[in-house]
Amino acid sequence: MDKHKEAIQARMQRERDQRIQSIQDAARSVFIAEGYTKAIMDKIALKAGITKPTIYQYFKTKDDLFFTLMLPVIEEIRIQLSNIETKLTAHKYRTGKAFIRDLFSSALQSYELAPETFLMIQYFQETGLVRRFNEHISHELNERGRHNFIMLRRVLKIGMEQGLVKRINVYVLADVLWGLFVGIIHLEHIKGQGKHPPMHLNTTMKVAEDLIAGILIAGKPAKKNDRIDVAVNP
Amino acid sequence: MDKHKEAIQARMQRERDQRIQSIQDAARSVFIAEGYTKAIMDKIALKAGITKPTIYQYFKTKDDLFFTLMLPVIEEIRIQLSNIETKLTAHKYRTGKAFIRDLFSSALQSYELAPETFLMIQYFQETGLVRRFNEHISHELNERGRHNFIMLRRVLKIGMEQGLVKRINVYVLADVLWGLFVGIIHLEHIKGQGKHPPMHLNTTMKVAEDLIAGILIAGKPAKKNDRIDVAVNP
DNA sequence: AGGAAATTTAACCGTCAGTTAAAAACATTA
DNA sequence: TAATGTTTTTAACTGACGGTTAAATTTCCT
Repeated sequence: MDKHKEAIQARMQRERDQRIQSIQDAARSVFIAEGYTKAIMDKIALKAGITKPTIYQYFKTKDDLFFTLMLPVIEEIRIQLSNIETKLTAHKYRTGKAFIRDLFSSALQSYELAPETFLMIQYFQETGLVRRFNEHISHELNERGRHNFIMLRRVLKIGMEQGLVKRINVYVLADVLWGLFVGIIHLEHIKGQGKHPPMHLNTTMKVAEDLIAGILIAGKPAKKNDRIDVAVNP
Repeated sequence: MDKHKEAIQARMQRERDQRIQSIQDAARSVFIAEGYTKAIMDKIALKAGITKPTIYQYFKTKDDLFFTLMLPVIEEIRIQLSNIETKLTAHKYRTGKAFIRDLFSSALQSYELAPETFLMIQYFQETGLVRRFNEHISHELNERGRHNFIMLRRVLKIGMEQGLVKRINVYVLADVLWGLFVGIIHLEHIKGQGKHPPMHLNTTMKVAEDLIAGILIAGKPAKKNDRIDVAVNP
């Protein structure tokens, strides 16, 4: 009669997952509506149709609950980059333009998976000007962020080796690209006053993409920064 | 005997200003050291050598105190842009490169005036994911931010009209430039783990500057985005 | 029906922003 | 120097909120 027990266990697990899911859904909507500090745990519980102590049965702290909302976004970035890397190693890109377009569109896709959460990650990765997460959570965040960064650099390096884009110091280029991308998203988000999607995000991002493409593809003579594999950034 | 009274009034005003200054100094250091939420008003008071109620005699709320720390930074940005505009109208720029270099260096200077505060502004201008300021404060922030943006666009437009840089939609270009700048600063700040200045900020920013210069100056044929005066962004 | 698990209820603790009222310190004027 | 007015301190309080606890209640399984 193991079958029976297993079935019950499975159902219980399903229910637990559902509850976690409903708490996260409620939390996300309250965080977005109220901001982190004004997102009151009792309100999240109310919205999830349960009581506060129940939340604390599934999540250790408010920070912890918040953290679980950020993970899927970081994971999405990883997946998107991984897809590009796969295409690269299969020599699917015939032009640098296509390569760069994929970089930008994959970044946009990560953002669109959960726009507000995407933005939150940027804040909360910061040195702690706003809040300090507990050690474990900020470590986890940093690790995953670092991992994605390494991946982006690897992808850029392969693109260079395949002659898709010009050879530039990958460490710096990765920073510039990511900075440009996140910076524009933030800006359009502010100016869009919370509307989704921000009105001019795509237009602006397209221009940025063209700029980067223009620089990375046009055959301007190599300059002093056009080195690769120089360990400048950590 | 008005003189006497006036002198006394002046001294009292000086003392009041000094006290405000010392509160702000204490607040800044505690905000930077602890983060906004963990910056406790009693601690700020202690550091300023006074007691909490005294702070509340000079500042209405914690938000208000924080807000006064951001103002000088926003003002610095305005001044820097205003300087560039002056140089432009006096036809002091002979090359686009010099113009762009000034844009970047003035932005960097605004950052360096008070790095942490500069970063805070970006967070707190956001839609309120982290905190919601009261109506008055967020309105004030938005107004001043908008004003600086208009100024940046005007500066860019003049630069285009003088043939220093290529003609591109100024609304979009301003977004890209500012996004790029702030994005890189944030990124290097995160990676620099709070060290000042962030190790690679200047290197990365120099590359960004070269990228932008390359695109805005090199004589690539005009493309569909190369319009000016098209009211795309607010 | 009996029993184990999770949930609710309802209260509580600690911390912190912000307030209050009275005492103390200080400066001003006469 | 005494009286007066202003500012600061003291010390306690309020109210909101994160987080906890323990007992009562529900739910679901056997």
